[in-house]
Amino acid sequence: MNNLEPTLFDSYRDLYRPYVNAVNNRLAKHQLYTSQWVVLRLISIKESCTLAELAKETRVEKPSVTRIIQKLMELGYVEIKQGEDKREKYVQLTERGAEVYASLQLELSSFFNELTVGIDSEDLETTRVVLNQILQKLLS
Amino acid sequence: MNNLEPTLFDSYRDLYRPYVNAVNNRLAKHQLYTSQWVVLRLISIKESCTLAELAKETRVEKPSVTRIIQKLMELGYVEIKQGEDKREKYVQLTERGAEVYASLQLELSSFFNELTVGIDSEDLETTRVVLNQILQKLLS
DNA sequence: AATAGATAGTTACCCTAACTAACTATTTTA
DNA sequence: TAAAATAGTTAGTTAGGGTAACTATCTATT
Repeated sequence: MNNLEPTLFDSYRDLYRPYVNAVNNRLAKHQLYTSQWVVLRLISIKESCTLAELAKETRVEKPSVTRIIQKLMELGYVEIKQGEDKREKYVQLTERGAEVYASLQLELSSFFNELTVGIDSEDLETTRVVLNQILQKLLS
Repeated sequence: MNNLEPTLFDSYRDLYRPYVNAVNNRLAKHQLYTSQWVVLRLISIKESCTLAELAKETRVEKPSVTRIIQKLMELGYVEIKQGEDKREKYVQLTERGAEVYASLQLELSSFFNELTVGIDSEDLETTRVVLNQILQKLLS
């Protein structure tokens, strides 16, 4: 057999599907998927922002953002306000959206804690930093 | 604004698309995608194995493996031998497949080195271990 | 002030990467 | 030997994302 030991990047990729599926299971009670969750989270953090900003920050193309926002509006979790610049649409959470966000935020935090229980917190921080460094390199 | 700092899991997910796209770009010259690459790599490591083994080790359902193997056969990178148990099919690399694998393996290694240049190698190892620990927790 | 170019968002259509359900062909087991 | 299990396939579905081409509006240049 060749060169067996999995590298950092093998481990990285191995984790992806199980991780996303586990998160999706938890989001399902509010009819959400991770892609929508990421956007909902960003809207909550920024309080109000345009679709173009969402596209830029999530690094997802505008048509994908449009679709996600349409879904979040259908679910009643976000609402849209016309910008002063009439091309722009500002998105913000509805009351219901804020509730759902808060509830899922709690649940996911506790899930993430479970997943990392017993792991040295310095090591977790190192991991976070390393993943960010790789992302920065990739984007540069 | 709320609770801004991205967590380990935010960083983990942020990296995924840019990473997969970058890898896919490099695989494209041999008409491959990461999902197929993962399977090609496993076949190379195991030298010969059944579709069921591939499904189990990649944690992908059998129909997905069937499709990937069909594609790899079309490309002439793998071939199939009937098992003694007539239900089984053993997959192995063709000569061409072995060449392509070796060439891409080199190129990807060097790409991964670029992505991690300047990062402490202990920190890289810590990251690898932490990602594995999280995966194990997720699967348990 | 008019027009050419840039920007915000949408629509239509495409692709990868997976999934489940239901099937056939074999092999194992009770 | 009949029932259950296993290997693989086919058909159909979904999430998640992309590109091309469009409309509407705004900005900048002549």
